[in-house]
Amino acid sequence: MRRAERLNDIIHHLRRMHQAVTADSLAEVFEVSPRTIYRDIQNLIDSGVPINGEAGVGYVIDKKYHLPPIMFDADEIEAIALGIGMVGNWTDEQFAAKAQSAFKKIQATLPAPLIQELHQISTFSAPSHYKIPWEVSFTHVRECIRRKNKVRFRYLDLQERTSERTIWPLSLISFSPVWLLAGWCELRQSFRNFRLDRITEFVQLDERYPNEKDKNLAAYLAQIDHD
Amino acid sequence: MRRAERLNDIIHHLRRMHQAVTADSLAEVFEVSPRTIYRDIQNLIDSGVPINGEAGVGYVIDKKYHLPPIMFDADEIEAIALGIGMVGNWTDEQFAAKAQSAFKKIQATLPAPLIQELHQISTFSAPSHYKIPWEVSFTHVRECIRRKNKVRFRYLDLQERTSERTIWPLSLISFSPVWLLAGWCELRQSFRNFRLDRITEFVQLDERYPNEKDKNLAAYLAQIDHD
DNA sequence: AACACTACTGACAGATACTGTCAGTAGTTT
DNA sequence: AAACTACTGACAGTATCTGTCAGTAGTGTT
Repeated sequence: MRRAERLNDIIHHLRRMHQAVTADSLAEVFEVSPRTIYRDIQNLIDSGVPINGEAGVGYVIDKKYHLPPIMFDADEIEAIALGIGMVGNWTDEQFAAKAQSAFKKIQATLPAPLIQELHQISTFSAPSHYKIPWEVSFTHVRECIRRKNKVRFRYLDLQERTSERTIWPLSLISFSPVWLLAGWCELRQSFRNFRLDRITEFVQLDERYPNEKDKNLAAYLAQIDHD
Repeated sequence: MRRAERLNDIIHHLRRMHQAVTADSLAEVFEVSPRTIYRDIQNLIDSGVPINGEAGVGYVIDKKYHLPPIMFDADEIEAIALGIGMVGNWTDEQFAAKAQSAFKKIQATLPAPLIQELHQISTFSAPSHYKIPWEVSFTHVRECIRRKNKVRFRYLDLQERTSERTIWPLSLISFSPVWLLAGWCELRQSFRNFRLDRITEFVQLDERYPNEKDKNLAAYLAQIDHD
């Protein structure tokens, strides 16, 4: 029991403090070695606790990072649950897990009277037979977008011609039953969409792409809006 | 880390169940032996969590007890947003509005840095051309389910034969690109699914249907699970 | 620029907390 | 009365936790 309790107490301890707290002082308080504190902090961070460590200073926890109870009505809960279910059925395992953990947090914030609404839910999403499987890792593509890495892949277009593309990946768009990867195409010098299920040999390049005003996500979305 | 997480999860698990939960079922969920569950529960009680165990029944937690979960991370927000978008594209205007208002409530709880992340979101749902339009009011059907009103409608089956059905509506299931209305069919005396886009002359009857153990949503879901 | 302080990591070995199994008691529901 | 279920104790194996040590790197102070 020592461990589990200590992790909790560390959070509370940090929250009480207004100034940074060093690992050494935590070690003294909890009567363990600093090494153990470092491990504890790492574990807390891994499970999402917003603790910030700075060498020469100590640890600070961000106090706004707790979800307050949220009042939803029955329909809103149902809408969220349905959305989570759809994400689960239409993305990959890792993203589905993220959706699930988000939903768990929402459930945990529900005030007591709303909990029973969870059992009244009658709108679901089923895995569809029409879902077209893809080969690329959905999560990997998302990471490239987030990190602004250029990517290269082989693409089989609707005329069954293959080509090699280097893209600045901007967005993933669910266009049921397929996913589109939208990006700036270096070859064509314009925005292009690629069906995820027609992409092979996807490679993340080391090079990052710059944020150019007419080649970023905002510009892409503006163009779609225009059409 | 397994322990600390499990203790937390047990609390959440108990909280979202309205009936008592046995140690054996918890053991199955968390993939540990019942003995471990007994120890876990004891520890939780020792640290002040209001869990009540009754022999022959199981565990119940006081729903008023709740520990605030930590804030969403960027991926979780993205997953929720995507889900909300999908609901918007695949249901009707009124339900889409509910999804939006739910999302607004969530947004209102986000601290500043996470609101930044909202603008970084790169995963979207677009309205699909493959969506098959239906004639019935999605929201109306949901209301009938919620209120347990029997409903009557004309159905055009896949062999293009029409029939008049009286149904105890139980659930709406997104089976992209169509929606299925699942219910207990009085005519066939069994569960049946009906494609929303093949239903016409939908009428809500005044009569409510009773909650019979082998004809309710739980029974229907159990049957699906079984197949 | 040097120094003190601090976060952070890896390796390793010893300690200990956790876990499953088994056997048994007692309370609750059907 | 039978079937469940909570709960406890003992024990042995093991997974996890912990401290020590040695080292790197970032931050603030002098």
